[in-house]
Amino acid sequence: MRSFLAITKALNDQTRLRTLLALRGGELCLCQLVELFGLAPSTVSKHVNILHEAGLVDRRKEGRWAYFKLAGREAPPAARRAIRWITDCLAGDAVVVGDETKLNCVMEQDLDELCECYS
Amino acid sequence: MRSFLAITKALNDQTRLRTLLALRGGELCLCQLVELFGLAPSTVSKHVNILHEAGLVDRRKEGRWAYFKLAGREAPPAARRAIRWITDCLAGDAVVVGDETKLNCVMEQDLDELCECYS
DNA sequence: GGTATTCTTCGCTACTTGCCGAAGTAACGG
DNA sequence: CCGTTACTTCGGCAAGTAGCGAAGAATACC
Repeated sequence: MRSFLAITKALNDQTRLRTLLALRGGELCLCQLVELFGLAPSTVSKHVNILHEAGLVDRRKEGRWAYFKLAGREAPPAARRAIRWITDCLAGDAVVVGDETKLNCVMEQDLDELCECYS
Repeated sequence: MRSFLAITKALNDQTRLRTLLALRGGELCLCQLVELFGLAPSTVSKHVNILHEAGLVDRRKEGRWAYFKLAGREAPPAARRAIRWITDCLAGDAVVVGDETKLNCVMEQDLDELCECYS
């Protein structure tokens, strides 16, 4: 019950739902999510940490960068079903579609340039 | 997105999850849920109202009693999938199994006797 | 009508959460 | 080393939420 509540808690926030949808296309680094959402890095870091604790997102460190992606096969079934549920239900949502568009622009930028902007 | 967030918000509480699981067996009246959870009637009423607003639970008034049950076929697909997801994942949970046991005792009692206890 | 009963709504309190900026880590580059 | 960069953690503030009891609304029973 506790681990399941961690999942529902993680899903109970628009930014975290948008994060999961944004990660459909593959892994992203924190600064890309910061750019996408226009939030403070500390805020986004907290959000992805909650998603990670719930088992919905895997994290990977490479040098200074932290990459996040949707949980893979080894994730608990409840988490994987949650991911399928929300990606199916929100696939055509206006906010999500807007994020896709903006994410395409963000992905075109070099990581170094991107990160210099917000500090 | 807003209606979907109403669902995830509704799921983000242990009592509401337990309510949904308890309603698997059919509709229940508020005083039965009050007895099951040991919470104040006002608190339980608020919880089922949140579930109802999210489209997860249908309500029915009959005389002085209010009956609640899981949303039926006319419910939005996102809600129905949510119900399937949580009932599948929590079916064997310790808290849920305990609720089942207690609910069996509660169901044996007459509604009139039950309600007199808490007022 | 008048009373009792069931549920809902309304204040209220205590706790949680999202947000930010500041400070702290860890890693690359000179 | 030492500064810069990318991220995380901490402290604080505003907003939201679960809990209760009291009051209100609606229905049944005398």
